[in-house]
Amino acid sequence: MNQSKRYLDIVRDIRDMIRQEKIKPGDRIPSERELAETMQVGRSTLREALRSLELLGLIETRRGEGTFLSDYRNHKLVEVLSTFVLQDNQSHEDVWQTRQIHEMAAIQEICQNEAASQMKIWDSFRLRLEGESFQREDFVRELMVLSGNRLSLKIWFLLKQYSGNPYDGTVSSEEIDRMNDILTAIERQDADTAIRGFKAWSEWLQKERIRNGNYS
Amino acid sequence: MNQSKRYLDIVRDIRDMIRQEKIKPGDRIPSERELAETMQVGRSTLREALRSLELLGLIETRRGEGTFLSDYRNHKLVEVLSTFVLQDNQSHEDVWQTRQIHEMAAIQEICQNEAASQMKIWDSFRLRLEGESFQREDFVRELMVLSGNRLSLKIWFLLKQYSGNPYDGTVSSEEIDRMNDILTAIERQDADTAIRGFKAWSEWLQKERIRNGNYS
DNA sequence: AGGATATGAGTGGCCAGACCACTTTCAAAA
DNA sequence: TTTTGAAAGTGGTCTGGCCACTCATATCCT
Repeated sequence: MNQSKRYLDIVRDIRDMIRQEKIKPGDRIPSERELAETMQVGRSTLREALRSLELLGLIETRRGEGTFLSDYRNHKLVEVLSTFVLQDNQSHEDVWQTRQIHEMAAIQEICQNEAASQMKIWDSFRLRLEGESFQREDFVRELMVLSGNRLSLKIWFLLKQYSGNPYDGTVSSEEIDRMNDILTAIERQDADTAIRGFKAWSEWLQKERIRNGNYS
Repeated sequence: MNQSKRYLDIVRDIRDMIRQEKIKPGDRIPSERELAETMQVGRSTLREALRSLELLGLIETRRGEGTFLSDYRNHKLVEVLSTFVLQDNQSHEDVWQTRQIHEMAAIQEICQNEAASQMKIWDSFRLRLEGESFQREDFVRELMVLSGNRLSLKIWFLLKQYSGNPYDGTVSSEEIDRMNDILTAIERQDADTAIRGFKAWSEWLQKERIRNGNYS
């Protein structure tokens, strides 16, 4: 039954302990030496379990202080994904396309969300849009955030970097018009128009980058 | 300067080594003692790195044999992260939603692809569908593959496990009808209908799972 | 008395060496 | 030729130690 992989049992034990002792994110968990003794296991074995959990972002260790439970929401799923999903020669096209998938899904989600249309964020959004040196990336990131899907946001952020930061730079006056149209459509919860407008802007931007020689 | 944890450097070094030495999944990597010596670190430290990689499913260790580059299956990542993280409803919802985003994007992509509608795959697809013990997962995976986006496919595969393998089990006759409708719509390149049908099936499936007590 | 300083306990980071359990290999024995 | 078994190699684990760092406390000096 329990053949090999002691450290996996420890991972489970630690999880159970966290549940039972009601340890919350930010709280300190017992020291390595203490845990090793209560779990009847060598310190090195225990450390293997702890380091694994640390790599996943589930715990945080500070030398001289101790080990702390980190916020679950900061788990490294996406980062881990990137290390071995994006590791091999991934076609640029796939990365680009996947990023767009998340962007359009975000717009779709915002439009379907009743609450979003009621919010007063859109006016302030437009104000910042008109302001000095508004970054292209801010526009898209804002949409991703508003979709409310944090996982999608994280994936998007990584893909954005992998596809050569396609939104570098500030918006031109022409783009402001495009963005305004997109925002208007979103306000009306007209997802189709909004997505169509977004896609058009995205393609326009891509051509612009190529013309300026900004290959990724 | 380099006060970053040693074991993290090792994780990176091993990853680089795998790339440079062109080690493929299934291949054996040097023994722990050997690696420890070439990297000038203690064996226990090296093991911390290896166990972390193992928990992620990147490598696989067999006692008495050695350590092997994994073929990406059976990551404990899913198991560990889900038990730790998914106590949070929002995270759970995000995973579920993000997976659906990729699924629907795949359908959309297939419909927009001219070549796909010309292919003769649909007939054979239907044949297998009618066959004995057709797995739900096969249906969705096939769609993901046909979309041609390998990155999206990989992400989907992980998210699927992460959301409790929602497509476990074989299809019922009712589901076959639903799937046929979806395929027909795709053949006609009618993305809206196909996606609507897919979403309906997905929701039906979810209710079915809850009724049977198959919580993830 | 009050602020700076030294000290010591506690912690994680790391290492060396030692067994054990297991799989493979290959030569010796049947 | 087949079987057996010993040796080498590997991962799994434990022990004990030392280092670097943090923090609270006690101590010292002004």
